[in-house]
Amino acid sequence: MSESAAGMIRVLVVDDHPLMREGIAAVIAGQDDMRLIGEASNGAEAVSAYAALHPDVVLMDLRMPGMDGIEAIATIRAVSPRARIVVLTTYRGDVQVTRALLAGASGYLLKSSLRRELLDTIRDVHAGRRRVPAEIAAGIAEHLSDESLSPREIEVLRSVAAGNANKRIAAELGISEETVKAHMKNILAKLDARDRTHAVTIAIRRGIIEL
Amino acid sequence: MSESAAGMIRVLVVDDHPLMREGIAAVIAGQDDMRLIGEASNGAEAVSAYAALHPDVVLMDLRMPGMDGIEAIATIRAVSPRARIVVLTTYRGDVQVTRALLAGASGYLLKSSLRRELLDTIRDVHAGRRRVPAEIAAGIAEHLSDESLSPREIEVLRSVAAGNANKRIAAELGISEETVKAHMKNILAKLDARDRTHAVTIAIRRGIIEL
DNA sequence: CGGGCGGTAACCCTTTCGAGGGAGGCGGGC
DNA sequence: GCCCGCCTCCCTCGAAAGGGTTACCGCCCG
Repeated sequence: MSESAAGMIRVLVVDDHPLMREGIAAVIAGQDDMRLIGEASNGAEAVSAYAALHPDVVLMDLRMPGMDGIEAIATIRAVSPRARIVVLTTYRGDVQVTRALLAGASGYLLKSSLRRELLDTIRDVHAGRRRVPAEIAAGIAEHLSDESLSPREIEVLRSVAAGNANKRIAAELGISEETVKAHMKNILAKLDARDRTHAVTIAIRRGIIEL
Repeated sequence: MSESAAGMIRVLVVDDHPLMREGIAAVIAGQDDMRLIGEASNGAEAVSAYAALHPDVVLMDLRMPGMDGIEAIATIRAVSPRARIVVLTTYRGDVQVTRALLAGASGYLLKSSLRRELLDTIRDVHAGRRRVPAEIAAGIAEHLSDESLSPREIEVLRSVAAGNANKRIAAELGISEETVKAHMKNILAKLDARDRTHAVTIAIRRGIIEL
């Protein structure tokens, strides 16, 4: 086990699923130009692991308990703007991916990817190329234009998803019911939803709110 | 690489994520009492792989494109009632798990499980023990009693999730709006939901309807 | 500095929900 | 046979939802 051989791509993997980490580790272990130097199972661990190890490439899952991937990416990039981070996600068409790329991720990878794609992406990103499939890039442009809800609207929608009536949401947020209705109107228009229930299912599908 | 050594637990892994399969393969490869003899990436492949290989234990993901895990479990068990199948799932508290166990699965494993738990479960199930965590068993009893929706109610709820009003649902299903309302009343009562939106989020969380 | 956007709020009006009831047919289980 | 769950349908009625419109404030960006 040589300590940091020259030319080796040093990889840090961050995922809350041990078996997934194991799979990635196994794939990387079979390559002679890269090496897994660390693992983390949530955002906070990822940040400190990055600080301690300074890996060449980070593979980062988005949905994790505690600090999530987006926050971790933003934190890492704030300290080390040159950090190369590849986003790992289960769902195709997740707006979280958009946020991750805006937060500074250089690549994107579905968890359903093949071994080959994983390796290619690691090498490409390490070489300084951004690796974002065309389908995703298109999705980003689309979502950024008209489908982004304001923070307040997201708050309202989250409360709607919890089964709260406008009156109750108004009390919760300390605003009038009329204002909640105004927000709802905007939400329905932005998401092109038929009613509040539809808005919630669309938002969940897009990753705007969690379940 | 010895061909079917005596006492070896022969394992088939079914999952649509190649990296997850890789992880499981890596974990099993490190054990001297078990061996991975095959992989499949969906239900249909799982059924034919089972028929061809007759593994001792099957690790089966539930959410897969094409034929899903539940169907595959039922099909395999219909032909080979002694098949030992362990369900792999990402989500805690998924009613799909209940269905899988009813379809004949012997064990249940979260994808966030540790290597140790994976191995213990494979060995236990191979030894003929059922491996269902107490939390899950309790959840099953709970869900089976009062929270199971009738087929018609699920149809209605699915349409509600798509953003349809009662009138439209009535037209879709060829029944009167009054009947849709009656179904909604039952749904709200069974799921203990505050309104239709809440009912939908609860049902998604429980795996009663998909997104 | 004007215009756009987010957040707040109010009005009117129609439609839809959902909580009460009740009620009949139909199937399976005790 | 009887009861129970499922599916169907009916009535009433108050409360919510949501469409339309208008308006003010603060902020940032061009």
